[in-house]
Amino acid sequence: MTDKIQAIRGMHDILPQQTPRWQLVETVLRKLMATYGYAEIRLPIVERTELFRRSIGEVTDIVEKEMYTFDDRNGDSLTLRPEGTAGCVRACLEHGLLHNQVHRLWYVGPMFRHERPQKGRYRQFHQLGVEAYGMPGPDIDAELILLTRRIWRELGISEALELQLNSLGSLDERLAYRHHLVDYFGHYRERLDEDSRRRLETNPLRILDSKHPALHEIIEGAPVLKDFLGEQSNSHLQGLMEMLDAAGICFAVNPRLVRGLDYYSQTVFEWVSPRLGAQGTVCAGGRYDGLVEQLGGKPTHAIGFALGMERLITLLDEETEEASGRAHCYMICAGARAEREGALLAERLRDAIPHLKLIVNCGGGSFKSQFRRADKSNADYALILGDDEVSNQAVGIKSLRRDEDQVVVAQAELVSHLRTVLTL
RNA sequence: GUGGCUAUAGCUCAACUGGUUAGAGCGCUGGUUUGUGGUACCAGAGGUUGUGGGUUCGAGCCCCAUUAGCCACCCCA
Repeated sequence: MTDKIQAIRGMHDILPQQTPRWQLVETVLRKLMATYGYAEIRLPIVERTELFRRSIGEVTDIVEKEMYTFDDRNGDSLTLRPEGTAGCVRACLEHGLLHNQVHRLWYVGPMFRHERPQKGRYRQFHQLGVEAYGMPGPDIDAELILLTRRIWRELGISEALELQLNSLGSLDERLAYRHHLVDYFGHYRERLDEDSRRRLETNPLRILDSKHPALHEIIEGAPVLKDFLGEQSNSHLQGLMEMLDAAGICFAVNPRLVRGLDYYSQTVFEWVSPRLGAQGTVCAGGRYDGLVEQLGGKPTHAIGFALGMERLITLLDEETEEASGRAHCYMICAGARAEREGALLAERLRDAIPHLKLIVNCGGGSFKSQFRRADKSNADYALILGDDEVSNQAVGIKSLRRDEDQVVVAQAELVSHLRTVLTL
């Protein structure tokens, strides 16, 4: 017991009871990505540390204290990816996908951040990432949001999610605003809490988001980003809102919506669920027109979002019944001869009926206990193989779910019989 | 990283203010029926009470440490 090995804190096993939900979500996502013309890209889980430092931002929490970083044997500093966009841009640059081209890409997989675990927040978690390159928007901005809405619809959780929207403006506009904000909050330095004083240096826009009650009044009087947006930024946002209106999407403009990663600009959005407690953001993203250039490419329009799979699946747990992947048949083999012949018969059935889901009893047991297992397996039919059946080259077939008579079928006719009753 | 709550069988939970061999339901295995599941009945297996120390005649219960989970902050998907 003392040397019991357990999973790393914040990294969880996804057990068989949960995997059908994951598969359902993955199937829906895969299908919808294809219908919008997005192509899958598969990326390494480890990248050079430098990539994340340069893209996410040196002073962000992620880079400062949340990355799993280690030295490779040759001395390179590597990092388990804390998010997907940086690696995606790196791959596109490396393979020349961004030379005046348009790309719609997606990926799923684990991300790693060393945070204090909590519901909806894990050290290894999974994201769907969607990225679109080469399009200035706001049409593509709207497309991504429409795509996410369709995901919620398809999964039956539309009611659980609310869309928030904001514009961070261009880099210049945001920098100008940032200066004014630092100025403003600087006057109230004494009244700021410790966190906010720190953020004054690192990410002053974050102060606007503070939940500290004493700051409410100060925040109310703070300069508003919207006033710093130029005509281009304003019309971009305006255009997006018009498209969302036309598509019947409800949203709230949240002037305090600020994304945590440095590379965002212009459109940012977030789908939030009030049911998930403090970690309510299920899906969030925005435009990052400057990042490609920042990583050594030509200036390239880009926008993307990330969707937290665990959070999405938590919502699903509350909304939907479990879809169990039940077997068609459970083969009961009583006696040594039946066990030998049963295994071979099962293989012949699998050859003949590729979609057949068939469980063969292993580990012996009385007829009674084997029937119990057959029932527990949720299979529709029990295939019964005992001494009598083996001697007669036959199989007993009993429905476990419907009130049908048990029949005995010659093994030679078993395939066609099963095809008929199972409609395969 | 900060603060608070929690940890007993595979799961959900009991065990009065510290007092005999830590119980129940579900699940699992076997049986009632030596070839028939689901309902019923009977029996069995399964615990160093998260881990390590301490206090005490005696600790599941009190104290300390540690690990993990939950909640909030922070952060974010």
